[in-house]
Amino acid sequence: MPRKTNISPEKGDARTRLLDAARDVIRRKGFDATTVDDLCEAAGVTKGAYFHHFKSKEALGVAAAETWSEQTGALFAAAAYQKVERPFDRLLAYVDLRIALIDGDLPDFTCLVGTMAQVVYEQYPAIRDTCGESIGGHAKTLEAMIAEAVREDGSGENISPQSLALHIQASIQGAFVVAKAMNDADQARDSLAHLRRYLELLLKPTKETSNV
Amino acid sequence: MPRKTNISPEKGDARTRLLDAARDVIRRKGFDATTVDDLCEAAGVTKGAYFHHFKSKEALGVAAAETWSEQTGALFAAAAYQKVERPFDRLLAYVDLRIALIDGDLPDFTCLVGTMAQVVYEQYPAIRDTCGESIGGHAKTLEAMIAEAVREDGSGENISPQSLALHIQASIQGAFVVAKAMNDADQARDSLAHLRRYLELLLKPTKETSNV
DNA sequence: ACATACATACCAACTGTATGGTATGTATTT
DNA sequence: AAATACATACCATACAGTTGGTATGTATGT
Repeated sequence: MPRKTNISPEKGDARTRLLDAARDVIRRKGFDATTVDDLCEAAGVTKGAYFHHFKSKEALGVAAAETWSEQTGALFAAAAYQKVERPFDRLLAYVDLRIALIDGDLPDFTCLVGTMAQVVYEQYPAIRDTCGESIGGHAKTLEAMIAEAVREDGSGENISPQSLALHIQASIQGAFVVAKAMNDADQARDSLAHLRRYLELLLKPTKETSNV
Repeated sequence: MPRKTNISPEKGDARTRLLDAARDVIRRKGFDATTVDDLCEAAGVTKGAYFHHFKSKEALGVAAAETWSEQTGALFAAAAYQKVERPFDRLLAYVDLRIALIDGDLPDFTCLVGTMAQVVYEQYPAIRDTCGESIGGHAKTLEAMIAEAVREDGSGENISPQSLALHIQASIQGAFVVAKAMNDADQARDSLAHLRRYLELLLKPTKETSNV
């Protein structure tokens, strides 16, 4: 059925279900091993519905990465760490959230766009770029917080907030890769604990109160 | 072994050439998107030769990961950083080597087993395990060095050498993922600079001379 | 010394199936 | 009427793997 009170750009039901299926199946099998039929079956729709909503497999990959950005973006925007007042503590709370999110089956908490980025790199530049924007965009939400934490910090180290934000993302992605290779989620938690310590060592305010 | 009198150059070892091709092509396209025909073409052999040496595509994946371990193992075993006497400096020299190895085209310096681990996780457990052993085995070569560096360090922090060694590997893998997503090798170098700083902050010896 | 037997390394052509994608239809909403 | 949202049936191709072969080397018995 077409949209009832359709004002929003949100299309019908099949599209959403296909994107949900894409998020889940691609994280398990990877983009290349995930077939259109896999997605249709997981979403409970026919191929006709699939190609009505996505003109190709690549288009679905792009849409899945975009949806991932929106969903994770909403999750982090609404998360409790955002309300921690001190920037340094807020940053640590962010890492703590990332650690807490490591729960359950590996493919259920790993990053869709990180998983895709590796293999679409040369084959599907459009998907790769969307993955890059997803990671880069998320990193950007940390930059202001990092900049404040750097300013608050006693040491005069000149740390690039952008660089550190991306390093945090890289550490998280790497933790997922190693966890998958070792088939052990604890490995990811362990690795992020090191990331947390790095931030502490790097940015822990020397003076207790340091408001400019 | 027949084929002693090699008329055409490079002929005579289809297996080696297929494994070389696997290393190169899989890093570009990923394991799933790499077809047996791709490998045969890249190696300049026929499918008959392929299936003479590898009973399946999965078997080649395992062999490729094993060969990767051997080749990279030899590279690091022979590298100059091994001769740096002080453990802490040796560890930093290792990271510097990893940074120096980031050169040229992205798929040419990224890690075969890291790339494969993501997608073979559920589909080809044999390949995944070999990838895990490759990363774990390489990490293990750092453990003694880290343990010494920790002992040499002034602070009494109880750092697990195994945990730190794996975090180093995770950071490197993550740097590759983000570099691929952003299509920018500098991103990887930048991220490893943070890893280097973490090791400095964590392990820099407080006393100048500390030979037990 | 040489024939028989077998093993290795490779090749060209083929097969059944899975794949991404298309063509065409119908019901529902606007 | 026109657009949307699906569904059914189908297609050309690409895929991993198979078949059956050749050429060459080696081990052994006589």
